[in-house]
Amino acid sequence: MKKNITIKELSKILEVSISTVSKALNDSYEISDSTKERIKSAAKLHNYKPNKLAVNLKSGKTNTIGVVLPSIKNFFMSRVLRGIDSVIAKSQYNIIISITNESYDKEVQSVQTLSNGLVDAIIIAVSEETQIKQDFSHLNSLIGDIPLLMVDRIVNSIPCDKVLVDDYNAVFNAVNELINEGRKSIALVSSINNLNVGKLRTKGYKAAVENKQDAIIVEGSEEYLEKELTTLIDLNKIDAIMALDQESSLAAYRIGKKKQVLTNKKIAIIGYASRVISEHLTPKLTTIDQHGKRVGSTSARLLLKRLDEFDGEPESIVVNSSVQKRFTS
Amino acid sequence: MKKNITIKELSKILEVSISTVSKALNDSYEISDSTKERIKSAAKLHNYKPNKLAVNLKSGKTNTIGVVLPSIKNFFMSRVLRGIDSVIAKSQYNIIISITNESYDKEVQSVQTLSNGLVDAIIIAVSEETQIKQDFSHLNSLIGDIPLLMVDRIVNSIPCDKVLVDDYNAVFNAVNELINEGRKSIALVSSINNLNVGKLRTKGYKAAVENKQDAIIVEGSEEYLEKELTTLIDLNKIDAIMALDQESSLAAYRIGKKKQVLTNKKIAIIGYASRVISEHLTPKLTTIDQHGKRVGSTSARLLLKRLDEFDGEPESIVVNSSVQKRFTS
DNA sequence: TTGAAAGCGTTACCAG
DNA sequence: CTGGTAACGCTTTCAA
Repeated sequence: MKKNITIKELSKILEVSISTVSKALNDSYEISDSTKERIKSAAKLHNYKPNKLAVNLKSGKTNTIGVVLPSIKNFFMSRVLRGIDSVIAKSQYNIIISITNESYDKEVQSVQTLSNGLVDAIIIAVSEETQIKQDFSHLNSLIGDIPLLMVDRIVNSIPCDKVLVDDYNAVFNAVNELINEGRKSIALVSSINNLNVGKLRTKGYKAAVENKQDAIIVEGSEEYLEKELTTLIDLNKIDAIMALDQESSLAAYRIGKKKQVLTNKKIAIIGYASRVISEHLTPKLTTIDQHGKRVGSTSARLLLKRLDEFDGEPESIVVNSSVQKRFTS
Repeated sequence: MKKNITIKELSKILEVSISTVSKALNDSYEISDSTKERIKSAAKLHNYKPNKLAVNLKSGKTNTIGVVLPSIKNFFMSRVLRGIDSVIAKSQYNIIISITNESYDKEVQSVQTLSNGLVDAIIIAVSEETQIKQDFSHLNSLIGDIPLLMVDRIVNSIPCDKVLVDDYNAVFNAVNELINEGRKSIALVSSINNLNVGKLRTKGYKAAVENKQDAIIVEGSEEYLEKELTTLIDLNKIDAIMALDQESSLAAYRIGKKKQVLTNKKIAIIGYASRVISEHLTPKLTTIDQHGKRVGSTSARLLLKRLDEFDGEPESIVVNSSVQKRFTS
């Protein structure tokens, strides 16, 4: 494991002082062109690379932003990541990503590791476990220390910048569209009732159906959803489904297809699913598009602004969703 | 931006020496229980957290592994990442991820940033641009410095550990399956002819059809593929399609569906696509399963071993793919 | 134009 | 049991 060469070693080889080497490599005006030349070529020869750790420690800056996400198989999160990346890439900053797999412990550990000098700021979407546990001390302790921005999976009590999706309205509007099209018994299916976003979307559903129909709520595992939906359809209890996440959307779709109630529009479905999937299904699935990439880029821009001027009131920005009408509604 | 409190500041507050504080916090046997107590509670009170930068600089170790990937919307890469994560998570190491978006510049920059002290080792799948450009100096300069492991997107000339997918055989076998089922005119479609994996898969195809049929190769953009395939089908030139990547697989599928040659098995398709997508298509798409997660976990295990003993010959491990038979073949 | 020395936040050796 | 000091690799001020 040959160690990288250091400034000190270079200075010994070249028989100049450490500071001269450092200055030469940083193109300081204090150093003559000839020695600059000499030092730089020696540096190249020995494949010198500045030790980031030392540079960052010295400067107190890292020029990197930590992004802590619960999952990347979640298509929305991966869109958000792309959005973040697209704007950060154009700035002076780098990003490093940490995936928590929806685990509280992993999240705490990630945040700790990153925040203690490794990054200048953090963008986080909290994990499912964290939301259930409701323990946010690892995040609270960041406040006033480095900029923190929460995206999508928000914790209201933490005073920091936030970029969120209008989950309530998104579903409220979608369900209203169904109602306007004449649907009278709209079932809600969800496998994310643990998540705040799930709860918000459910509220949107409830508000939309209020005084118009009974709320029909089916929450649980994939198998449970399938079983319940089968019964509901068999008994002619529903004529539309609002699904809150990809898993439940696909479950609903699967059952609808099996029961042959999709192409004849006996049952309408609006769900959440990635574009690729929704488009390649036959018939195509109508979905709520959350504009993940825009959510990400908005977050990044807000954070960059915050890094410029650390003080000032935290901001919250809402990115609107929209119904992407395809076949199933 | 209130800075984190340091050992030095703690030592001043408590009126003990810096070294005493450091030792107490590290539970050294040299420190009395009472002072340990005193120091630790003060540390907790002031929310002391060791500065990773300093610790790592001092120890020359970071306990983190850098993972450089070209993309995460690529479903295979995201499976690989999960595999890596699943085994690293159980070790003493953390991972930080950097996404290059298939860009050479971004890759060079990521590797530079990470390798100069930020990580103990790197796992990389090189970007498309890098493979085209054939400039690997940023990787070569790592050799002998920190352990490097290449996964899937391999560069043969670099002497390092490698975990690869048997692209050649995977397609060779898949095409042979088609032949054995009686298919006589199998077209190859690909939108990844730039990538080495693409070239390998193409070789597998060529070897399989050799002396049995003419090679029918369709490479290019999505639109081009669609146009060509339409013609080929219209003219009755083909009875099967081997598609080398998700984009071309879905393009082929789309055309096959439009021409109504799928359900009646007039045309067979074997492609590459994520499980979720393949399963939800109707009819379901037969694919080559590359066992991405296993590729990832194998990589991580090999790297961990390498970190244990840095010396020793580089190893190459091949992870076999298998045909996941569904409907379209 | 060059060099010595202090300091970023730690740890570890050696004295006391 | 406690403290001083050097060192990790670098930048920067101040002298020369």
